[in-house]
Formats: sequence, C-alpha cells, structure tokens
Amino acid sequence: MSKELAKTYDPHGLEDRLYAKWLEKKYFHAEVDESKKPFTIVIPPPNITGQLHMGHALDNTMQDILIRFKRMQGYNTLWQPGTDHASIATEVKIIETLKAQGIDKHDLGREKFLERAWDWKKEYGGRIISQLKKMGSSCDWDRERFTMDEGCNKAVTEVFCKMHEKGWIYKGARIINWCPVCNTSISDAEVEYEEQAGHFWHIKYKIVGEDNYIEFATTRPETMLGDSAVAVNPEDERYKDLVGKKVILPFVDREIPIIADPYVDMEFGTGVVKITPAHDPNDFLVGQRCNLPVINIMNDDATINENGGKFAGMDRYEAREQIVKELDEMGLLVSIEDYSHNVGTHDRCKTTVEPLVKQQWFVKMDELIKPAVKAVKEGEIKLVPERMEKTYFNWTDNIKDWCISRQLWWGHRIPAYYCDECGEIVVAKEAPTVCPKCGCTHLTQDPDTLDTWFSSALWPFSTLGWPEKTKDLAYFYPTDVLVTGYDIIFFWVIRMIFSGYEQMGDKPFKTVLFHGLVRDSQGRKMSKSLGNGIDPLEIIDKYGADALRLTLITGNAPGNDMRFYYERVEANRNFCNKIWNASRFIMMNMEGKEVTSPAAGDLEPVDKWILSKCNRVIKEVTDNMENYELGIAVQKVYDFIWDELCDWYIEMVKPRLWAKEEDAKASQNAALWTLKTVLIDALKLLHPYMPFITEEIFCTLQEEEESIMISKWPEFSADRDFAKEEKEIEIMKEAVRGIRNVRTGMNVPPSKKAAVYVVSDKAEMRSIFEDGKLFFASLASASEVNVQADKTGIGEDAVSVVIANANIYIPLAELVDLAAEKERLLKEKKRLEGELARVNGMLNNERFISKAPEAKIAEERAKLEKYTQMMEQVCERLNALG
RNA sequence: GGGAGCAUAGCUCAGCUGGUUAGAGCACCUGCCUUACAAGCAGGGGGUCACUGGUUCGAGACCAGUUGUUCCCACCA
Repeated sequence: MSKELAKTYDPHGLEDRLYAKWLEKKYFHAEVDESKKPFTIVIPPPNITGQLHMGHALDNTMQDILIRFKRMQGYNTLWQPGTDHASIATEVKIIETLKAQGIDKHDLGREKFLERAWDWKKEYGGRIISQLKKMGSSCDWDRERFTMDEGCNKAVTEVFCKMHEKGWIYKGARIINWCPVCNTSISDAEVEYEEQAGHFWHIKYKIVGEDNYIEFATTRPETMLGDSAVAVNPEDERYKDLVGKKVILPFVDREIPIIADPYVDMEFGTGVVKITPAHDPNDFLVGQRCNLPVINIMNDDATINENGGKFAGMDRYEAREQIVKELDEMGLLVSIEDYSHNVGTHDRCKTTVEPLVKQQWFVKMDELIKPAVKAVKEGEIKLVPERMEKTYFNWTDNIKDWCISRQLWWGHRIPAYYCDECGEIVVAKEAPTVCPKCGCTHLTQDPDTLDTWFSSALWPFSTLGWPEKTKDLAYFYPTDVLVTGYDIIFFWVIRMIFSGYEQMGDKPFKTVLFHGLVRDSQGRKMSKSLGNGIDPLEIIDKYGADALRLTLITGNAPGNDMRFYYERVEANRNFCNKIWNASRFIMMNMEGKEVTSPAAGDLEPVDKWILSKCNRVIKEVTDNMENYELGIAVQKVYDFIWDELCDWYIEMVKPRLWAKEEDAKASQNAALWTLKTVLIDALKLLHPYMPFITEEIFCTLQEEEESIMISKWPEFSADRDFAKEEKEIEIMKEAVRGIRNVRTGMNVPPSKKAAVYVVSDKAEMRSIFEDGKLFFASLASASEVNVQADKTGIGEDAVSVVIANANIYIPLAELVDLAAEKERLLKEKKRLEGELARVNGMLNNERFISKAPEAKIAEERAKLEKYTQMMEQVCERLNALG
C-alpha cells in the first residue's frame, strides 16, 4: 500500500522537509573508507561578502549533479564546502559600512578593524551557505571550511616560508599596479582595461646647448615630472645625431639624456618617447636596460609628491591640466590630438590604476609554472571543453611574477619580520623574539597581507588537512573534478594547479569542467549596477529548486554563456508537474493491488517496448554523464518521460488497467509492474538533476525505501533489450499517428469513434495488430478494429492510411470528402517520390556502394523496399478513387 | 597586435566521434475540459543550418577563406 501524493505539484514545504531529512540521515557526510573508491569535488568557495547569484546556482547545480550521480554509482563521495575571506572585496565592504557610520579605517586601527571583519564573517558567512542548501547542494557540511580558519592559516604560512626558503618568494622593488582608492597594490590579473577617450599631447623639449627641440607625444603629460630620458630607435636616421645629447626637462629643470632603445617604434608618432621609469611598465624596463634613475613623483593617493616641484600636492588630473596649460604658455605644447586608448582600471572599484615602483612580495613564476603546463599538455589534467586549453596556455606562455602583497588588513598577514635595529628580514612560521643578525629584540611584522588567491590556490589540499599528513588527504586527494566559470581560470585554476604540484607533488584535480556566464534575457551580464540580476531564491520560491536546476543545466553546451528566461523555468516547472501527475496516475492504479514480478509470458510487446527504450536511455544517459554532457543527458530523460512514457506507454496501457475481467489480472500486473519499474529507473536518472521531486515520489511509491539518494544507479541490462518488440510498436505508433492525422484533417472530434480496418497480406503484420488491438483501438479512437488479409467488406468510401506493408481503412461515409482524400494521397505520393529519388540516387551511385559501410547500404536498401511498397499502395488507392 | 567563441525555425538555443526527410522550449494556427496532468492532449505551419570554395560515396558537422558579432589576452608612448 502506497501513501498518496498531494493532488498538485507544489515544491513549497517539500524541498525544505526533504533537505532536513537528508541532513539528519547524514547522507552528505563522507568518511575515509578504503573499501570504496572516493569521488571528490572541492567547492569554489563563495565570498563571504556575497549573496547567491545565478552563477553560483549554476556552478553548484553542476557539482551536485556529479556528486549525486557518483554517490548512486557507489563511490564514496565528498563534496568539500567552505567560504572565502575575499580579502579586498570584504575589506572594501567593511570600509563602506564604516564610512556610513562616519568612521575612518585608520582611526579605528588595525585590531578593531579586524574585530569588525570577523563580526562581518559571522554575520554574512553563513548566509550564502544557507542559500546553497536551498539549491539542494549535498555538501558535507560537517567539513565546512574557511580560507582564514586555523588550518588554512597554517597552510598559507607553511607555503610562504617554504617558497621563501627556496627563493621562489622574494621581496623587491618592481613596478606594480597601484590602486590609489583602495590604497593597495594589485596583481596584473586584477587590472581591467577599458577603452577611454583621451588626448595625445604633442610636446617638445629643448636640446641643451642648441636652439633646437625634440618633439614627442604622450597621453599622460603629468608624468613628465618623473622623466629620466627621451628615447629614440637606434635605427632611426632622423635622430641619430641627437642620441647622447641632453634635453632640458621643464619645471624641474633637470637635464636628461636622449638615448637609443629598440623598444621605440619608429613608425609610431614622431618616433620619440619620453621615458618615465617610475610610472610606466615599459619605461621601467627601458630604465633598467639603460641604467636610468627611477624618479617617483606620486604619493599613494595619486597626488604629486615633493619630486614634482611646484605641482606637489596636486591630484594627478589637476596636475595634468596645469602642466599642459603652462607648457602651452612656455611654447612647448605643439598640439593636442583626440585619442582613444586603453586605460587600466582596478576590477573592484574601477579606479584608474597607477603603475608605481614599490617594494612588494612576489612569487617567482618561471619554474613554478612548468609542471602546470606539462600536466595540461600531456592530458594529466583535462579541461572541458578542450578549447579552454588555449586560454590556459596563453596565460602560462606569458607568465610574469605574481605580486602577492597587499596593503590591506583583512587577510593572511605576511610572516616576515623586520629588525628595527639592523633591518634584517626574517621569514618564519613563528614570530622571532631575537634578531638573528644583531641580537636585538625589537622586530616588527610586515604590515601587509597576502592576495586573497594565495590561500584559495591551496584550497584543494588545505581543506583536507595539509600540511598535516592526514588520512583524508591520502584518500581524497587528488580530487576528481573542479567545476568553475572560465572567468577565473587565471585567478584560481592555474594557481591551484601549480600549487598542487609544488606542495603535494600531484595535481589538485583530474578534470576541470567549465561553465559560462548566466546572462539576462537580453544577453547582458547580470550586475548590480544594471539592476538586471535575477535572484535564484526568488525563482526557487516561485517554481522550486528542481525547476531552477533543470533550467540552468539544459539547452546549453559546456563553457558557453547562457541566457536566463522565466519562460524556460516555467516550462521546466511544468515538467515537474508532468512527472508528478504521471506518478500519481501510476500510484492510483496500484492502489489496493500487490504488484509482483510478472511471469516471463505475461509481458506484452508494449511492455517490452518501453522496457527496452528505458534500457537504452539508461545506457546513453550514463555515458553522457560520464563525459560531462549533463545537458544532453537530462534532455534524453526528459524526452523519454514525457514523450514515450507519458504520451505513449501510459495511454497504451490504460485499457488494460481498466479491464474488469478476471482473466485480465496477469496482464494488468505486468503493466503495473512495467510502469513502476520504468518510473523508478527514470526517477533515478533524474535524481541528480531534480533531487527533491524524485525523492518525494520515490519514497511515496515505495515505503520500504529510505531514499533515492542512496539507491543504486540503474544499469543497462541485456535481458531488457527487445529489438523486435521495439520495431513492432513503432509500426503501430506510425499507424496511430496516421489515423489521427487523417481524422484531424477531416475535423472528426475524438468523441466520434469509427471502425478501423487493418489490411495486410503479411501474417506478421496482422499478428502485430491483433496483439495490440486493445490499445490500438483506444489510441486511434476506433469503435472496433478489424485485422484482415484483404479488402473484403470495405467500401470505396473509406479514407485510408498507408504504412509499410499495410493499408488502414476508416469508413467514415458521411465525412469523406473525396476531393480532400485525393489531395492528401497526392501529397503523400509526392513525399514518397522525394524519398525514393533520394534513396535511388544513393543506391545507384557505384561509389556509394563500393565505399559506404555495409550497414548503411543495407539500411538504404530496406528503405527502398519500404517506400516502394508504400508507393504501390498509394497509387492503388488513387486509382480506386479515380 | 594575438587568440577564442558564436552565426541553425519568429525568439532563445541543442545537435556527441560526418550517415534517415535537421530537433527542443517558448511563440503561432486548428481541434479537444478523452476519469494523471489545461502547468494538459491531439494535429499543424515555419529553416537554401551566415557566405564562398574544398575534402568525401555522403557535410549543419571536417578543412581553408570571407563577412558579421561577442569575449579574452597584450597595451604603441
């Protein structure tokens, strides 16, 4: 006896109740178990500043699908969850909050600020986790981690010290990207270039000792205060004589040399470049080559410093305006040209970054990156889709050292200590009490923290206990799949890979499965500033998590962006309703009956047909999922359930279920058993995608089952492969479609039943229709079905449907419009002519016969036979009609 | 400057290693409240698969080029 399902599908209540049950039963929890194979995914830790957005929803749905699939396949699955402290993103948010309260970060002080930050973490860190739960994510919440928890801190310190000792982390004065608003250095990856309208100012400097000038153009005239040379190309004949001479730098009255360097492009502009090593990455390199002084003219807030003479204290843009004005007055401004160029901005705050030379900590990349390149090149790590490899190598081939120090407070503080007396630098896991060089006891820790990605790079092993040699680490590492967006391939994916090889000596994961961005219906990125974001929680509230999950996973290829449509969610909610009602129908019919495994002879051809179809879907879906073709896989289940199971099988079986006769019992049992069996398999295939509804139905249908989550994934079974029955039922479906088509064409309502004659001189055909007479009559709105070898008793006033090897007649005397019937048959004839022309074309082509595979040729020959036969019948009918 | 993606029905997109007459959802048209479901059922219209060449017995799929479009990287001052 089954419990009952509610009358209509309503995700409310159901989802929370089932999630609570799963948590209570500890199904998500994983422990080391050497008897089982592990399957591990580490979550891309969401920022504690964040709320669940569609990107998270997609990312986590994909992970949950893989985890649930593998769990049902019998793997010991671990989905490792956690959150990211998101150093700069969080710090910016807290500063904003403080500002609203009229508090300045520096007035508050470091310690108090960090207290606030931890309060923030407490308040918001849990929010996103509870939102992930709403999605149905089956993470092992007992193992939840945070990038700044004790274990992760230990891992970070360990790596920093190890790498420093090896010489792969160093401190040095390099040109870095500086954000004057956030007041910190940022890495190259954090700079976003944006096209801006600007100007090209043509300026000339006077050559010392001559009444001659040298002209160049610049987009940033204010940096001239820091110029230490003017450069030309060594090959440039125009300026050959000038190289070695000096020019006078206005305002600061410095004499700077004219130098030759191949960096200068002769073709561009005047072929002359002013060199400002302190404020331009390329000029910095020229400066290094030519031993030029580095003159920093800017403060951290992008105002001009004391090196800028009378412009000191001015903002960079104010100084620009003033300098241009004064150059003009001095007659040194030649012209102003409109110019559109790319300007680097900070991805967090969009402020124009200022290249500055500063002491920072860097990770040396050239050696570190090598195993990461090799791994992907040799297929040790697979990227899905494969084309992402190009993006990957594009980065690794142009790798530069990674600036990891940030002038922020929220993050992992750099474990470097400076002796107040002698300046000695000590890098150590524990704060030293005595300077090893001078023996004094006054040491101060480096005030800077690390780039937030430094800790997330260690995530796949720090969460499993590293640097301790834990059992978890030995068992679950390397993890199996990383699921993430292609937008953080440089920030995160590559850094995890090289960190994994360097620290663990092994890859962090075997496969990276990329997804694209979820855009709005117009194809725009969802963003706060546009206000076009769609809140996944609202969708869940309205349509349920299952419908949302299905929407995010279908109709989209891996790595491609997708657009979000409410209509699609609605369509998928309708699919939920469809499954719900089909299940309800099956259960209603099982009511009060004990469904048993049918005897071999009790299964009818239709039963075998759907079992066979289901069997193949199981195989295909499993294969697709193994290949990460998640959308294709679920589409197949969707089609199977809706088209085959609901629209055909259930309809075919209805007359048997309703039969009252005593001798119909065995057939009825066979039908019910088949319905139940197929439904259960379909639910299982669907469960990774739609965990809630499948669980609810599965457990209602079978009270003895605890959960679909821990049930066994269905497998292809050779004894459910019924090729013959599949073919037979497809013939009957074709006949039904033909009859419906004719009836609709003649405006016959379904309520009007008519006799149907199936005429075939083939005994085999007649037997197929005899066997399926009951359901055939029902599907074809037939009052009676007569199967016979010839046309005896059928008048010429019948419409007919031609299928291969059979002619189906429906005498509808009062409705037959002979002209319409003739037209229909002519249309059919035309179609067949087309088919025959195509097939004959192929078969008459000798090259086709000699080169195409046997199977393909046989297939076409069969078609030729079929169409020829149908053509004969159509012509015969046309003749009969005159 | 370098690289990648995309271009298939009115709209949004699938189409895996080349093989029926190219599919889905939504939208549209017609008829149905047929005792699971109108969040449904049945039927229908609608596509020279961007263009040009090539490979092949066979191309939406593979190759080359062209056009349009989006994105990533580089950053010639």
